[in-house]
Amino acid sequence: MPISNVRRAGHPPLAPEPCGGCDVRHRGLCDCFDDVHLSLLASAAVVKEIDKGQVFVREGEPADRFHKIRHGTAKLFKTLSDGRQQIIAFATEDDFLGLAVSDVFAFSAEAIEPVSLCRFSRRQFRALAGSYPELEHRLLQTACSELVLANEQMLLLGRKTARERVASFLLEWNAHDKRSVGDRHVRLPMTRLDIADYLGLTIETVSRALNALRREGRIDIPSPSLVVLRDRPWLENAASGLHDQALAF
Amino acid sequence: MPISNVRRAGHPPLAPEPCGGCDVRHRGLCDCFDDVHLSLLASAAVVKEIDKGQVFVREGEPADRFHKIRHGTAKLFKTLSDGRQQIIAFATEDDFLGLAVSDVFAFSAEAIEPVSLCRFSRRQFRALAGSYPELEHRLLQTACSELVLANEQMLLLGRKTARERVASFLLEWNAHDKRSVGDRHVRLPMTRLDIADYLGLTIETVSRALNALRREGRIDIPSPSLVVLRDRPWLENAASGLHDQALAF
DNA sequence: CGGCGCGTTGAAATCACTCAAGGCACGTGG
DNA sequence: CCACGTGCCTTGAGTGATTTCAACGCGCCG
Repeated sequence: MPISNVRRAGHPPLAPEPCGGCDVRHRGLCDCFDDVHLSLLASAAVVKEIDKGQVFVREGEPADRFHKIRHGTAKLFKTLSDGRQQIIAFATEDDFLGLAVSDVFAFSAEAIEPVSLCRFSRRQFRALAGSYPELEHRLLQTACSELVLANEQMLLLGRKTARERVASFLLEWNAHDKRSVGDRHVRLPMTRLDIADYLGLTIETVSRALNALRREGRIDIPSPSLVVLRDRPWLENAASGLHDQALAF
Repeated sequence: MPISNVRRAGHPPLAPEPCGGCDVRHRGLCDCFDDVHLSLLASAAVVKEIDKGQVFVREGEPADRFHKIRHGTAKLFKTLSDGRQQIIAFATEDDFLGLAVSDVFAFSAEAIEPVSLCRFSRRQFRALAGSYPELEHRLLQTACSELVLANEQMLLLGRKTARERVASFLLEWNAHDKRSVGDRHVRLPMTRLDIADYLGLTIETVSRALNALRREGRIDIPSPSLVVLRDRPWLENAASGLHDQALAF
């Protein structure tokens, strides 16, 4: 029986495990804390439920807090003054937000499906980091993998064709999304517009590329929000630019 | 009189200051070490002189070392199998290389002008980090600012026009290059092809955009490798997408 | 002097974009 | 139950920003 049920059943221990009811207590960044240190953080942490469409971080705002996503999916994005939007990343279960931060947030964040997240005070987080080196070590690891992903995305945005971008996206999201890892299904909780804003394309181009891949038998699209990878090796080649791109839509 | 001169004059102290002859001993990441800790690193550090055009880091190679640039400029890039290239960043004086690393390098690095750099063993670096938390703190700060820059570059690559990209590049490089900060000059040690590979454009488009800005009086180009910012406010607006982009080349 | 690397410029081609229309699923209200 | 509106996706046709292809200029160097 999960701890959360124990607590909800009305038997709060005298010294409850901090975050005891949290499904992701031992996943992502939180796993690096022992109970004693986590309780220091937990006292300043708040669980928030974010509705779909709600913006919970705004680019340029003072960065006084960090977030860890418990459930759901959010998009992190930057905008130009005329409304052009670039999605930096999709954040999902277990992901930690708040590294691309100086004094202000470098991006905005919006829930694209209902999100449950844990909000930490940045001040207390920093204080804890001072006395608990393992935390900074984990943060550094996290930042480095984000950097590797960002570099890969720069290659995509600067040099790949529309079809290559879409193939790359399907594979990347399949590997990243906790609910589809290891299987041929790709859940797409984001709209075509979100995908376009992530890949530096337009909505029409994304749609055309997806349906071209479908017509060629590389993927199935049982519903707009679900893609099945039928020919992963081919897609992997396409994503790295190996295929003849002369095929028309 | 700088310490380096003292040592070169033939008076080595019995316990020499580690890295005593290094111009950038107190700049960038190295500044966070005291002499005692630095000497631990210095014993494993090697100064290397890299010729222009030489590739000193290869994407996919085991990442067993870090580098700090003492002088000169390098490009960090990724390539697709057919030769398409995306430059991730230009690294210059004081910059630290090696964060976008898991077990292997995420990018290649090539000197675009002669580079003098300091190479550390990654193993010893990690060991030192364990006993010296300040180091990881600084690394984390560095990684976070790289992440902010990477996000800005994704916006550029995904959503800006050619002219906006070139204006952004001139301002960014002017702010980054140690030899031109605070004045209107922008040294361009990289070729037009390098600029194109950084901005996700072709060499011709970069050339056309630069000369269009020149004809409109926003910049001067006294030589291909030197640009003077004549109208910085206008360029800043252009870089953030505020101007009418309908002007033809 | 001739070759080479690099940058510039012109003309034509193209990939992705824009504009426009239509389909489908879903929810709401008559 | 059906009509209708709305949001999202798809598809077609035409446009356009950037690329491609090609030529030329210039400085450098053997």
